[in-house]
Amino acid sequence: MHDDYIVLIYFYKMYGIVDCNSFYASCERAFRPELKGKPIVVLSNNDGCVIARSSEVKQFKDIPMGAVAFKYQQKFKQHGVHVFSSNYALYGDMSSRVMTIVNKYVDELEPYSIDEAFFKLNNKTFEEAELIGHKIQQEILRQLGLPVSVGIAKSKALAKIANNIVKIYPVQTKSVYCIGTEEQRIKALKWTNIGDVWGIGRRLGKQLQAMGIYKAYGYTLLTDTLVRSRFSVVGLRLKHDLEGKPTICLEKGLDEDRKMIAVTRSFPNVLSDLNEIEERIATFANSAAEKLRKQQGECAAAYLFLQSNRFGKEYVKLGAMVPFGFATSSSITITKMVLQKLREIYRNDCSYKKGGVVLVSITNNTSHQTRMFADENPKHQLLMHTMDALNEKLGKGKLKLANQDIAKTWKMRQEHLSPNYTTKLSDIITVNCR
DNA sequence: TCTGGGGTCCTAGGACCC
DNA sequence: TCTGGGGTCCTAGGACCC
Repeated sequence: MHDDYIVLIYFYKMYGIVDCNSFYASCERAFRPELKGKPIVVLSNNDGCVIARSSEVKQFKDIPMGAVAFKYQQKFKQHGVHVFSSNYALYGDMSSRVMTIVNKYVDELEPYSIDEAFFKLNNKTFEEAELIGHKIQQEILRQLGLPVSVGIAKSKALAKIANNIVKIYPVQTKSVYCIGTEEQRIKALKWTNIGDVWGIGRRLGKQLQAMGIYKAYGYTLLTDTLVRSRFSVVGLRLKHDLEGKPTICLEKGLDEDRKMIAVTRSFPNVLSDLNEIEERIATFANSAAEKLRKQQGECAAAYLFLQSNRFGKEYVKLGAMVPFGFATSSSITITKMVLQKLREIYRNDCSYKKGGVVLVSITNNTSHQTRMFADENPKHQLLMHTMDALNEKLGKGKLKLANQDIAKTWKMRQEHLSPNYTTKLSDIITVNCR
């Protein structure tokens, strides 16, 4: 007999996720170093409710996510919380910088939301993967000042769980955790509450608990047939993913063309005057059409809606589909059709708190169908092109349609807005090196 | 005075067709 | 009692995500 050893090294395709901790709050802090260790919240549009909390705020336990700002003024004061209005120009720019860094280290990237991205690593050992995770984490912290958590495993759903483990044990994991072995997988699944599994929301969580399943592990013990029949193919894919058989694939992510484009807003005050509402809806329609043209799209219909205050006595919801009869991307056509429908459904016996325009039936304009009866002036395309180019050059909203808010009377409530440190020349920070 | 916004996918069921 | 069968396309609504 020879004394030969066979050394087995496993190379896997691995999935990971990078998730920025308290992203909006961290972006604000990145440019205000004196806020290190201080509690921060970021508010939604119109300074309505809390949509991001720094870890310090989470520890207070008495300012929940979604807390209505005006009801929590006292609590903010009591804890010395620093309050910010949301600054999407800043967060969007920081997000793309994060994506750029992650992309340097991985084989495939799927930006999943503004503050997180899935990635794939081909033919790596778990040790190598973990090392890459640390490099990503360290570079983002050093270059952007943003703390992130990295989870790595054999599937997306498991990577999400690894990420949750980092969130709970940031120090022990040094911000990166890898579910590598089968023992680690089972331990992690037994630790994870069923409702915390990616893809199991409130409804399904309740159903599963009623079946006596409280942990992710219990879900993986159900039979495929049962899962398929009760939770559809979506539930089945999730089960396989949790078993370590990667089933939920990486997608192209945010770069992909939207299948639906929505622009909806709550109004700072209720509106009941048709003229005012027309102006709002026209602005929404125009901005949706702008997004549509950005992705070289056309749409054949829109959905229009108006809602009264949903916390009021009588909650009124009006809505209607607006079929165009052909595909278009012209702001003029879309706005005209939507406003026409608005006048049909508008009721003057109530006041509205929120409205929106959703573009649907979106196709790519390369496959444009020539139509028998042209309902649109062919000059629109050229005009839109020019309008977009000018707005790009001069700044957003410089050129508007005549039915939009020319006098700029309408304004979002943003009492705690931070400067656009990274996207506006006049807001760039000056550093005194003396 | 005040309560966010924007997406995806799947299924069931109806309309319609041969 | 019972009414053909099989297919496609579309839409509304429900579930989920951040």
